[in-house]
Amino acid sequence: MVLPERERGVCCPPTLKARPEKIEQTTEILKALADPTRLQMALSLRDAKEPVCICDFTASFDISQPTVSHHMAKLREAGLVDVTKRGIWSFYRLAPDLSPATRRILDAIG
Amino acid sequence: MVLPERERGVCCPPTLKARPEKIEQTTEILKALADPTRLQMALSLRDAKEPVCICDFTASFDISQPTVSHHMAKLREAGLVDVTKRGIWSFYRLAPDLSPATRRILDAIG
DNA sequence: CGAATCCATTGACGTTCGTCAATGGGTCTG
DNA sequence: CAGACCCATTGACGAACGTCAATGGATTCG
Repeated sequence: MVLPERERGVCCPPTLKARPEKIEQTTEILKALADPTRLQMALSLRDAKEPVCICDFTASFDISQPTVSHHMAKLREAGLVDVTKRGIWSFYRLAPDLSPATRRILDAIG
Repeated sequence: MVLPERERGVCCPPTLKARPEKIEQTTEILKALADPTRLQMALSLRDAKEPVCICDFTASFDISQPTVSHHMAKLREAGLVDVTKRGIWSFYRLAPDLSPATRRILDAIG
């Protein structure tokens, strides 16, 4: 490892490559995924062949039904997921129009 | 989109593919990256040829020096980053022993 | 219609987070 | 040694988060 030479009182200019707007967008995606329950939900939907009913998640996880609903809402607000209702059921799937950047992150996990 | 048939009062079994332990680890990485400042820091270090001095980040971001230090400590606690001190300076780099899974996530961003 | 099922929303509570000002330890220079 | 510089830690504060109980809307079955 080669450490750069430094001079006291002189710090290097910013050189931030990524646009702030892009950083903010990516952060939103990461925040949505940075919870064990939501991460498992997102990965389940990523790998599912068909849309998945909320009731199955409610049965799978050890948390209350409102909390499951709350987490799924967060994934929806982040644009990761969308809903289709049929009768009394709500079916979720990965959003079909995910940006390539978001898709790349999802595919990099697990 | 094909919605599955359902029967009232019957929910499907868990079928959670990922090990809970793995989910927890991944969540820690995502939490560490799920902040604009830390994400920018991590990406800067990922793309840097040499270790980067903290003072450069302090000069780049619009936050106080203790806050910069605090964020870098979070990246360190997550195992994403390590420090080398020389004189009055602290140089950070991406941890050289990052797991392939973590590396894949980092490379998928930006 | 009445009961049961599914699910989202609301309100509340404790915890974690991001931020700063203040402080102190280390290191170098004059 | 005295002062300047770099940086981590501490303590404090408001904001956001994860969780649940309670509620209510919507739909279906008997």
